[in-house]
Amino acid sequence: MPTPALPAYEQVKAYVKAQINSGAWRPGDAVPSESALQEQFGLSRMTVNRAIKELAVEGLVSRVQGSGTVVAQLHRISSTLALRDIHEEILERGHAHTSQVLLLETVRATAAMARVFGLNAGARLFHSVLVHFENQVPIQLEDRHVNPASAPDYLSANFHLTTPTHYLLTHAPLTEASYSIEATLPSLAEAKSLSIKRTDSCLVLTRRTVSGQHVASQARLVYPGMRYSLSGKFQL
Amino acid sequence: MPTPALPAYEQVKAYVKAQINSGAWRPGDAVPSESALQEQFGLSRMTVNRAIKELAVEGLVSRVQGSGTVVAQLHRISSTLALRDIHEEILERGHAHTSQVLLLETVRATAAMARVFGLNAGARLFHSVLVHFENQVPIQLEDRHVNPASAPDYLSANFHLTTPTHYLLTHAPLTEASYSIEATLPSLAEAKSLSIKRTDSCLVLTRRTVSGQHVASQARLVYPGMRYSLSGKFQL
DNA sequence: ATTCTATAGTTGTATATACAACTAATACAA
DNA sequence: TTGTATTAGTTGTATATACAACTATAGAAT
Repeated sequence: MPTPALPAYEQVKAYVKAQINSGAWRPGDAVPSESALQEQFGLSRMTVNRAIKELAVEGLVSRVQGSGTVVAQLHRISSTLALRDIHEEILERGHAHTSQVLLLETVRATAAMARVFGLNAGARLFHSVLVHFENQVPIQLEDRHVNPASAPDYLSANFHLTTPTHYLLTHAPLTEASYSIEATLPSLAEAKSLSIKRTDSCLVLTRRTVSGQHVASQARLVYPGMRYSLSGKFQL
Repeated sequence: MPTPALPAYEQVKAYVKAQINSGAWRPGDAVPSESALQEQFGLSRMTVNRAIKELAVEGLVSRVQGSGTVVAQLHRISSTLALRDIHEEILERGHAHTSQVLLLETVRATAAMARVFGLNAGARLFHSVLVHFENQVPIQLEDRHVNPASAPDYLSANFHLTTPTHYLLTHAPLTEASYSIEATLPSLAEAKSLSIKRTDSCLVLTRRTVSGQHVASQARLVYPGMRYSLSGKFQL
């Protein structure tokens, strides 16, 4: 059985992609108008519109109402970087995930931490520190502060059965998240928990999540550099 | 003048987002069918379809033909990480960009490098090493190998006027790119070029680009950890 | 020269309709 | 109990049409 024919709008997308891909249409060049493509392919305008609109969403072309469509400047290639629950990520690799709770406590916010959460210095915060293992090898240190307003029962969660990430996602609906990635050497305690040397570089991913009006949580995730890498892909 | 009314499809999107945002609809819950929303809002099905389809593209809901639409599991939220030309990135921060060419030569591919490019060991490759400065501070070491088949005139480019990234984007239309990010300590030569200590961790971004059938280029981009971080944001 | 105005061309939104493709449940038959 | 059609309900694709919103240009008026 042959491959079923592509939907018409996919054929239009493929055509435009091929032109860009081959270099025939260069960044900045005009893409034929919807009515031109409509004639060329013998389709309705709505179908052509769908095709080009999707290409615009994908970032391959850029459109201006009233003016037209041009091939996008591709020098700001963006790729999606998935930030996932460590538990699922490890399971998907077919490995075993376990974790160890090092700390689970209530603390008073430092001035810096209070600023992050939009609270007063000295406000109560929950604090947890866990180490996550992939096949018995420590792969992530998770140092997290949680806003009690967003997850009042955080301290009584059973982190042998669930991860803090998962607990928060199910108990505090997510509205916004931001992260930054940098490279540093671990602190003495971090190196010890991850069973690495203090001179082994680590990827540090700092993630902040917002739920409703509150900053719900800030996590500092430390990965041993030699055991972990983030990767992604962009495809035209 | 009041804010102009949102398009109808945006109102539907906002409604669904609000339900998810407030926690009223939890991950896995069913989203009303298109015909139900059509009645509820008094719109045509195509308009409702557009709204929900866009939410699916954004990853907030997931749809199965014949079955229905459910609120997506949000623990695999992915954020876009933009990998941009260092030149533009620095200019956008309002700073001055300069660069220094350390090497620009033809080399014979090692076995590992040949595998990357899908060539035979010993094949000719172009090799360039540059240091990029932001306001006279070294911020990126760029060690790049280029496939002569994709950019035969690479060696005669003037990298005082353009960056290798920009040169390749304009001379070898891009079809695919992949990258990985890790943390390591710099080599002696890298530390020297970046004016950092060998014990200062670095973010290493390895990026490979494909143009047409060929692997066009592989770049190893080394950033001093204390001077650079990648960041991104996700918003519901 | 400058400014205004009309216009053709483009993309954006919305509707009504139709059929295709798929899923899950139901009813029925073996 | 098991397997097989049928069917209602859902999303996917495609069309024809209409008007709104916006842009750039050409021409007219000043």
